[in-house]
This record gives sequence, structure tokens and C-alpha cells, in this order.
Amino acid sequence: MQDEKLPRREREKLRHRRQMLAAALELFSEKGYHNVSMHEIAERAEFAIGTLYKFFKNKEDLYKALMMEKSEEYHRVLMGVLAEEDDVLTVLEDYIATKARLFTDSLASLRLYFAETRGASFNIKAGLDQDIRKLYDKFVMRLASVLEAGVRKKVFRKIDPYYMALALEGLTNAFLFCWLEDPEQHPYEANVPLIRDMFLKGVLAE
Amino acid sequence: MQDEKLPRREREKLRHRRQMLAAALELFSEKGYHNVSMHEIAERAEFAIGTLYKFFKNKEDLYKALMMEKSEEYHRVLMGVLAEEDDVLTVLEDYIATKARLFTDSLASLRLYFAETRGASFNIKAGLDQDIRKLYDKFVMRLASVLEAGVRKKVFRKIDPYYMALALEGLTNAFLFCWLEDPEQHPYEANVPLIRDMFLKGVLAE
Amino acid sequence: MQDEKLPRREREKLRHRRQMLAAALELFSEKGYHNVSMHEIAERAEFAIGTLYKFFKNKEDLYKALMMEKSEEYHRVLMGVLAEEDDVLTVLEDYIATKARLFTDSLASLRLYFAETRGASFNIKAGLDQDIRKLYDKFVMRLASVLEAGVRKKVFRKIDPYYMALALEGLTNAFLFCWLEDPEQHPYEANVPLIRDMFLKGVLAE
Amino acid sequence: MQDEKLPRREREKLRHRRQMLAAALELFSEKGYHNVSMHEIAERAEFAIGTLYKFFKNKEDLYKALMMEKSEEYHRVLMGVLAEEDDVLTVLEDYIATKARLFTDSLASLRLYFAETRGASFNIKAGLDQDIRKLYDKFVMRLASVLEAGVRKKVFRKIDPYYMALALEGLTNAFLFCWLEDPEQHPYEANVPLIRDMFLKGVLAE
DNA sequence: CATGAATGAGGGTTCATTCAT
DNA sequence: AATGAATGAACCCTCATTCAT
Repeated sequence: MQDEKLPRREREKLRHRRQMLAAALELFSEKGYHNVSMHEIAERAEFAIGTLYKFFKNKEDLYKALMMEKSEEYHRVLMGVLAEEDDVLTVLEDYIATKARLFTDSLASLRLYFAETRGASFNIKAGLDQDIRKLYDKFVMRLASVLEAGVRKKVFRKIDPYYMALALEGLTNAFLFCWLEDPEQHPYEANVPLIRDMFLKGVLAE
Repeated sequence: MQDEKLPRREREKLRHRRQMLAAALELFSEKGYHNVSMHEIAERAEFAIGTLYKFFKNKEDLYKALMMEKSEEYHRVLMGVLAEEDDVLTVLEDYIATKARLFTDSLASLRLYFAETRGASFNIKAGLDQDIRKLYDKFVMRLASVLEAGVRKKVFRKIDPYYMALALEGLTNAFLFCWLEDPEQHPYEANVPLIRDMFLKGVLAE
Repeated sequence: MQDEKLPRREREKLRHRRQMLAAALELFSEKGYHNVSMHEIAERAEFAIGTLYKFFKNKEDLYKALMMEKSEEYHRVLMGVLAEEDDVLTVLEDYIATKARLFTDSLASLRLYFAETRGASFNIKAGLDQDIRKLYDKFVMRLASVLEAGVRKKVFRKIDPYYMALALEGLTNAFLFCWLEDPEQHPYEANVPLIRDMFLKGVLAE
Repeated sequence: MQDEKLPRREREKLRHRRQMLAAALELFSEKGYHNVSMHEIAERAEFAIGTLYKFFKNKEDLYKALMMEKSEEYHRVLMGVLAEEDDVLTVLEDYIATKARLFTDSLASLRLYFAETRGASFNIKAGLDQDIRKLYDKFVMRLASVLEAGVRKKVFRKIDPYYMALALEGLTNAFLFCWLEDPEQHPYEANVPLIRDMFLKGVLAE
């Protein structure tokens, strides 16, 4: 991620790579993986088609690189939030809010990810789905362990922490998708307290 | 839906249509819309390619027909559950359980739907997304009105019923997806009480 | 051509055949041979596709039947004009005028004929071109023999009558096509005397 | 038209384009637009099908390019003849003879043009017919103005020059088509004086 | 290294024709 | 005799990928 201290050539290469990935993300998220051609990507990135193939060995490879990059960032940020030393409830509130920011920032890649992997549109032949899943699972486990701490401290009832994490994910995602579809009518931020309450009353120890 | 009493010719036509849709669903959900060719569908359905085109004017039309058919059924069944005259809590429990059955039955089409519309892989030009969304919105509104009744009867706390419905959807979907990925380790049915409790404790009046 | 005295069944068949040919002519001349499907013809003629194939063994056969029918009529009428016993100049004038009427009546088939045989759009595999050509050659020979009589009577200069006929054909056709393209601005009938004069006296000043 | 001094790459491109157009002309004029596939053209031109599509965006586009190229040449040559400063009669004789040479050279494209536009076989959707017609009309007007000069100089009788041009076109075309069909028996060149005389003096005995 | 012309497999779609009813 | 559902060869075109310059 850091490219300081690299020889100029290497730095340039990295910049070109990023330009290509950016062009690809734009186009993929506008029109979907299958409706974007490598030529289009090359053109948008202002490189020749051959150059694109110097950086990514084929279209799928380019797609995977794109997704991995975004996933890793997503993962890094949320893991950071969960790593904080505050008390559980604060961490949770932080998490719910941070997720909103990430959603906004990476709307394009999220849509793309859902389109291409959740369903069946493009059976990533190998690797990607696995890799991203692993990252996501790791994250859910982390979330679960945060919640488990809450259980141990009797802040929460004795519920399987994994399912608590699952519930929290489901709850926030539902509100986020709703918000995406009509940001005016269903603001996310205004609903953060509601989300938190619904979740907490559900899992909180009496 | 019943085709009793139709002339034999018409009945045959309907049967053929269903065979084609079934073949298409199988293939689409296995490999994704863009990775299935009309020839493949025709072959799997054991018809000539031309026959396929007699029934559906093009590939997108076939896809839309498929999604509409499934959506309508999904909608019909869940609306039926919500229409029952039992008390709110019973209805909700029924709903959570019925959704599991529907998920199992129409796993393929669900994956397909998520793949092709939730994301950007295939910008359904018009109509389908709208039509299916409308159906879904109708359903969520119905669910909300059931919950609203609960609020009026003071069974639930005073929360916007639409957001309660949203929460319930998010909660159940999260568990369902989890179950889909590993049915052994994360059985859905065994968790129905947990789901219900998490939801209820979250929204129940004290 | 006459179908009087035929059993009713036969008469009906002929009528059906004519309906099909009429539908075909309409469509062919509107859109061209290759842009009309057998289904379209069947539909316009209000018969099932299978019935069409009972009457014409394939698309080309239908086309040939159509062209032969029209050619024969064209031939019969013009031969009739040339057979009259009037003096040469009267016959010629009659011929020039009759051609105009025929053009109007059978505009559709003429366009079609020109489209499909004069050029290369559709190499009639065998037969048609030959048959129609023979008919046309016969007609030109007849025209030539009428003109030859004029030469013998010293009405015309001693020019090869075949080339005179050719010249007359070229002259009239040029005016007819011009008229077809813009009937208002280039009326044919008003120009008949001019055509006759140009043919007879050329354009040179004395 | 000259491609001297272009970078080598550009020159190659032009050569390839010409090879494709040549292959297309050969095939179209042999078998007609609708009976030639893009694959066939590519094969005859010894390029891959994809390359063909790099040069012409679709089959119709290829056809139009072909026709425009030929029309423009035809137009340029004949306009050149009419631009000469000789006296009218010399120009006319030159014109009649030049037309023969052009006919021979571009027999294939002429047949094709007649096949596809004069008739109805292929309704060029827009543009081509217009463009070529305009070129041809321009040419007839030029011919008419040459003839008009003859009228003013009292070389010709007072006849509408446009109709004189039309007559000349009709006359020469008739002899050219006749010649095309049987070059041995109906040589064109040997008949040039006859054509000129018929045009000039008509057929009437004095 | 960058380029972009060339490749050709493969996809969506049409339509002449057949044949069981 | 009439029907029209079914067939499948063949068409136009796209696009991921290669490679000579």
C-alpha cells in the first residue's frame, strides 16, 4: 500500500495500476462485469489494451485484484474499530456508524461485489470468493469476540456471540440497503440510535 | 396457475414453457446469466433453439419471465401467511418459519435474483426490477401493517413499523444466508426461537 | 388464366393460390425478397405456413411463379398492341402509351423484377431468368419486326431494326423511370409526343 | 485518393481496406448482397472476421462504403469528360465512348447497384440512395447544361435539355446492357456511331 | 515497455422448411 | 387438405486475448 521510497519506475507502475483499477471500478459498477469490455477499461484508463494485459493477465484477474484491494481496505478499517479499547457499547455504536461511512465510500465496489459473488452471475472460478470470504469471516469472528466480551461482562445475555454478530450484521445491512435505495426518505445516520436500541434490547441482559 | 380444462394443445404449451423455465433456472443459478447461452438452455430443456425463441422473444425476456414467476409465488405465499387471523406473535413465528421453507424451495432463483439485480452485473433495462421491487415493497408494507397492529395493541413498543419490518427482514435474511452457506453447522430451524427472541426483545413492550 | 367450368374445389384452389401470390407481391415489393419471410407471406395471405408450402415447394418457387405470372401478362398485352394492323407510326405511338399503363399497373412487380434479376441480389439458380428473358427477347424481336416493316416501306432509314427497337426501349424506359421517381414534375403522358419525336427525328436541327 | 506520404501504418490500413472492399465487391456481384456472409468476405479478403468489423461497423456499412467509392469514381470520370472545352458533338462522342470504358471497369458494382437500389431487394435505410442519387442528378444536370449550350448555338433543336440528357442516358444504357449480355454479338464500340446518329438524327427518313 | 491491429471462438437470433395432428 | 409447433443450419456481430512492431 505504501509506495514511498520505491524507485521512480516502480512508483509510476503503481500509479498506472491504480489508474487502471479505478477505471475498471467505475465501469464495472456502472454497467456490471459482463457489460464492460477490456477495451473500454483501457480507454477510460487512457492506456492501450496491451498495456492493460501487462498489468493483469486477464479480465478475471483484473476483477479479483480490484475486489481484493477493496476488501482489504474494508476489513482493515472495521478491524481497527473493533480493536479499540473502549467499552463494548461504545465500540458497537462506533462500528454501526463507521459501517455507514464505508458504505458510502465504497458503494460502487459493494454493489459490484454483491452482484458478482453473492449470487451466481459470475462464478469466480477459484480463490477470490474464498479469499474475500475468509477476510469477512475473520471480521465476523472478531465482532463475535467483542460481543463475547460483553457476554462475559454480563452486559449481554448469554447468546451465542456468533449469532449475535450475525444479527447485528443483518440489522445494519438491512438499514444500509434501505438507505441506499432512498437516502432522503430513509437516512441511516438518524436511525443509528434506533438500530442500536433494537439490537441491544434484543441482546442486552436484563 | 392451474391449467386444468385447457385444450390439450394449450396444456402442452404450458408444460413446455415450464420445462424451458426450469432448465433456464437450473443453468442460470449454476453459472450465472452471462455464462449461460441460449443454446445451452435449449439443450438442457431438450428443445431446439428455435423453439425456445418461440416462447421467449430473447434472452432477457426469458430471464424476466423466470424472475417474475418466482417472485409472484414468493409474494403469494408470504402474503398468505400475513393474512392469517392469529395473534401477532403467532403470525410472526409462522412467517419466520415459512421464509425458511421458501428459501429452500427457491434457493436457485434467489441467488439468481441477488446476482443480477442487487448489484450491477446486468442492468435490467426496465420493468423487471420495478415490478419485482413493487411486489416486495407491497409485502414489506403488509408486514409493517401486521406489526403496526401489534403496536396498537401495545404488544410492541412504539417503533416505526416500517423499520421494525426492515429489522425483521434483515435478521431473518442474515440467518438464512448463513444457513445456506453451511446448513450443517448453522441450522436455521433450530435457531427460529433465537431469531424470534432477539427480534421480540428488541421491539417488545416491556 | 380462365378458371370457368372447373370443379368448385379446383376453383377454390386457384383463388387461394392467387391470394398467396398477391400477398407475396405486396410484401416483396414493399421490402424486397430477402426481407420478407414465408411466415409473413402466410400471415398476410391469411393461411397457415404449411398451406403455403402445399402450393409452392419453397420460397424461390413462389417467387418464380409470381414473376412468370406477371411477365406473361406484360408480354401478352404488349404483343397485342404490336399485332394491330394500323400503320407503323400509329402502332408505335400506341406502344409508347400502353407501356405507361402497364408500368403503372405493375409497378410493384417491375421494381421487384429489376431488383432481383437485373442485378445480382439473388441469382435465380435456374430457369426464371431464362424464361422471362426469352419472353422479353421474343417481344423485342416482334418490336423489331414491326420497325423492319417501317424500313421496308421507307418510313424509316435503313438501320438495324433490332437496334432501333433497343433504342426505343431505352428511350421509353428512361422516361418511365424518371416519371416513377417524380410523377408530378416529370409526367410521362405529356411527354409521349416528345419521346415519339425524339425517336423519330432525333435532336439535331435541320 | 492518393495515399502517398502517409505513415506506413496508415498506408497499410488503406491497403487492407481496399482488399476488403475488393473481396466484398467480387462476392456481392457474384451472388448478391443477401447471399454473401461476412465470414465469406473475410475469408476471400484473407482477414479474420473481427478485422473486417474493425474497418466497417456492420454489413450495411461495408456495402455503403463500397457503393460510395464506386459512385464517386464514376462521377469524377464522367464529369471530367463533360468539362472538356471541345465542341458539343465531340464531347458527346467522347462521353458515349467513355461510358463504355467505365461500364467495363465497374461492371460488378453497376450490377450490384442496380440490384440493390433500383429495386426493392434491400431498402437501404438512409443516406446511400440519397447520396448516390444526388451525385447522379448532379451529373445529369451537367450533361443537360452541355446540351443546352448546343441548343443555344442552334446545333440542336429547341428541346428541354434535361429530357435530351435523359434520352441520351436511356439510349446509351440500353446499348450497354445489351452489350453486357452478349458482348460478342452486340459490340458496343462498333455501335458508337450508330448511337450518336440515332441520338442526333433520329430514325426517320428525310 | 507500450502499442493497437489482428484474431477467431462463441453468443444471440432468424427463418426456411418439415411433419404429426 | 389445413395447421402451426418444432427444427437447426446459418447468420451477424462482439470481445478477450495475442504478438509483431
